[in-house]
Amino acid sequence: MTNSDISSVFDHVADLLEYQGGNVFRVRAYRNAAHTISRMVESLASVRAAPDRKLTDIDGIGADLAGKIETLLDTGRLPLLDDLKAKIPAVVFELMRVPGLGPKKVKVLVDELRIDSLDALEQACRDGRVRDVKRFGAKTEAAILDNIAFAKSPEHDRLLWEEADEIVQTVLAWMRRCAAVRQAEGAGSWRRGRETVGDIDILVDSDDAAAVMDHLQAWKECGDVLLRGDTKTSVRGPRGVQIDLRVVEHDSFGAAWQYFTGSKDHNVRLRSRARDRKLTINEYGVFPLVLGADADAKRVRGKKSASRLSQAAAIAGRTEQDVYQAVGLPWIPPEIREGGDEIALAERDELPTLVSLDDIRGDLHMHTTATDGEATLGEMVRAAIERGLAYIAVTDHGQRVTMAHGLDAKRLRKQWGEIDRLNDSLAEEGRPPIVVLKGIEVDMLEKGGLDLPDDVLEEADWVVASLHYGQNQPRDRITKRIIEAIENSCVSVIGHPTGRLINRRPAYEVDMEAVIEAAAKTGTFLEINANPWRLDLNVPHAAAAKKAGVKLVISTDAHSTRGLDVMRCGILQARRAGLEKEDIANTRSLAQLKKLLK
DNA sequence: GCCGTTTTCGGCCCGACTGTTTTCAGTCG
Repeated sequence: MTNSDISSVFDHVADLLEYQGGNVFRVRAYRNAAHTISRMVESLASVRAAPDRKLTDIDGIGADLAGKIETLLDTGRLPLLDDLKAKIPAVVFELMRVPGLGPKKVKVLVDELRIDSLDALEQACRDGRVRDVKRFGAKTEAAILDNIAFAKSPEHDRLLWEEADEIVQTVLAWMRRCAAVRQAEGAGSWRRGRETVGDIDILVDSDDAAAVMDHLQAWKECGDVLLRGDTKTSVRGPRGVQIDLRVVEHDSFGAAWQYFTGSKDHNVRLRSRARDRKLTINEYGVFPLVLGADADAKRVRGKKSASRLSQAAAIAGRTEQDVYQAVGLPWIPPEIREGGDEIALAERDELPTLVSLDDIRGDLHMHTTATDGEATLGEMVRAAIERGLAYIAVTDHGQRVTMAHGLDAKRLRKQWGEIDRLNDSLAEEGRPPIVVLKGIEVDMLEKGGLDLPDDVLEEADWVVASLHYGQNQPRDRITKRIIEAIENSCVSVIGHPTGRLINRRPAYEVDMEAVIEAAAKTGTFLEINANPWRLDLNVPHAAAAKKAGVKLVISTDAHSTRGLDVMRCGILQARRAGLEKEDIANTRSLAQLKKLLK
């Protein structure tokens, strides 16, 4: 079993225990373990096999869970999960995906109304049977009906980061036009640069929350108001996305931004650390933990006085830096606030200096009208110069990609002739603004080998090898095709190494550990394809590649001049993987890049 | 179920909002 198999077993157990109403901390232990395992670079099997290490060395894995991991590795099954599954109907997971329905409410619906499908729930709502269940009512029934309809609509996929970014920028610009707004910032998974964004979180600094919330509702793109309280409101925005707006006062802005950015796991760990230091963190600030304060807080829960009372004694809150500093840490970049090892790294002052867009000097994967690009060679070069790049590689498709009118040797050499002339003319007046590399994106063929012969590829400055066909082949075949390309001395980099398309197509079956090992051994680069649909390598793979000493390249795979702008998406992906400038080959000057080539 | 420069037992992050309640449970992030 792989780490991700074991992680999903633990997640599943957590779901089932939660449904049963089991100990919440036991549920959390399973969830923590699942989360930790899913982020691990090393396989659990190899940790177990290593003579000097134990499974219990892993944070959040104790004797019990270590035993369960061993059972899973040995047998592929977990008796606990089998038992739970036998007791709990499968429909509960479908029902729990309806917003507003958690384990407790689903349990009541299943037990009292014998609901056995989403359709049955919908019918029960229409029949007015749900409102008669204890602690349900007409409003809850109507909300369930609305949410079922919403969940069924095809548009309800999480947005790609880039799509979310467009909405975030628009809504921030609108909110900043409000006179009552001192500051407005985006938070949540958008700020953490996640591949996809579920809903959009906006934080505002203001003394007049009502005016700020009114302003959001006056936005022309604002749809239904889902909820509205004194300081918080949720509305539907463009494309049906939920926008959560939270308003706080000036002195709490940093604490609220930290809290609202998450992730949940990061915040749990940070707040746990605060407790160890006799402090407590909430979205209003950092406060001394007073004996008996918990009981007091519970008594006044739901009343606004709770936050006001504690606010008087805040020792931090205005900026995020203050909040982290109050618990003895440097500021942690949002992209790595995922509840992994970032707090431990921060404590040891070993946080990576994450790569940034300004570090990028070249773009090594793009297409032109010679194959399936929208812009000509000249237009792409001009666009690259405008973006301040020092070099690019033009990498149109090889001949196997017939759909894109892929290049055979003759047409490729013709393009390279154009590139030579272009470079010459750019060099005529002293220092050229950009150098254009003669490249190609060759295909790794179904039967093995590449779609252009080595004697042609040897003339190229830069060769991207990608796999577009035969994606359904078994794992060992695909792995072999890729490793064969890696071992070819002409191949510079493997393009979009796993082939996944977010929300559309899973990765093909490939042994990435073997691919990374081969890349490390031969000095072949691996690509982080910055296309927002791809972001391939993913974060765990990119982190594993770094750990193995593989150099990575962030490339746009642009098919138009505008396509060059997705570099920032690739940067976010690299940052989330903890990558630094030195890990990325195209942060080098061209001369240094050439030295790195095998 | 995990964990320990106060602890091997007794804690475990924290608060807003809603709906259905006469005081709070459930859900969400």
